[in-house]
Amino acid sequence: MIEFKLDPKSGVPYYRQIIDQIRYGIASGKLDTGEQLPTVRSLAVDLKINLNTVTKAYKELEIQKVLESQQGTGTFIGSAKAQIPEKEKREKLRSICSEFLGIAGSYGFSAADIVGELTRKGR
Amino acid sequence: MIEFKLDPKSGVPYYRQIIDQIRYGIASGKLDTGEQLPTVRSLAVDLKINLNTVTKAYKELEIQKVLESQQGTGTFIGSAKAQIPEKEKREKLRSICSEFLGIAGSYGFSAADIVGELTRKGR
DNA sequence: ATTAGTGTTATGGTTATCTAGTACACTAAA
DNA sequence: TTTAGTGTACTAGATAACCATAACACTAAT
Repeated sequence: MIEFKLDPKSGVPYYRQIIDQIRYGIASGKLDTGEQLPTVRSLAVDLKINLNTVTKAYKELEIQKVLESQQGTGTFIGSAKAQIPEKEKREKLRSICSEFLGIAGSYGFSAADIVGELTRKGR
Repeated sequence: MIEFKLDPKSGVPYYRQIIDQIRYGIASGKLDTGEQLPTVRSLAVDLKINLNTVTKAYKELEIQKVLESQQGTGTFIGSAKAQIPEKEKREKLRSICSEFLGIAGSYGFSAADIVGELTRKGR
């Protein structure tokens, strides 16, 4: 089961973050065709956001054939494999890193500090 | 001189993207203390956005002592660096790295991906 | 048939973002 | 002094995002 995380400080709308994470989850193999997603209600409670926000995310992905919703049953990963272009992935990574480095920088940390901390964890 | 780029599809507010890029520029050493930034008007024209949006970004950074604005002259990189006790700093670094890894991970990015991006030269 | 759990739809309201437009205040150079 | 260029301040409006709340429609198990 995929684990969702929202970052309220990022400026990215919640429904967009949910969409992103599902798409990336499929692309990275963490989510597989036919797998059931959390129900709109449970995810809303989990993330402490409104039901409509989750619904909006799911609905948009259903329009894009990424998800398949069955009223009364649940929402599932569709058969259309979401292929995220390498370019888009790199932009996303860059955007996330840019935001992160900005935050870290405001605390006086350099890129080297962060790399040091991250590689320490990798050991 | 720093080169700004806005991504309208990212969902991140323009003023936030500008803030991020300035912070990023400082943290990565691309921007140095005392350096003049583009004028609010020229940057607005450059990025094809409204004057107020640029102003909002600059103003917020000025409040945080990252920038210094002089009416009639221009806006410059400030000298103030965040002063935080060493112990608190280390804990902070660990905590923000951990939080960031979680978010990046939910997008399918690994610590190695991030390190790769952060250690990239140029750009 | 009933019930619990699911997705769907709708109304109304608040806040944030961005825009357009206008005007004012200050600085440096001609 | 005048002018061009700078930051600053304000009003007003459009749109998007989010929330609270409520209701409706369908499915599967009992």
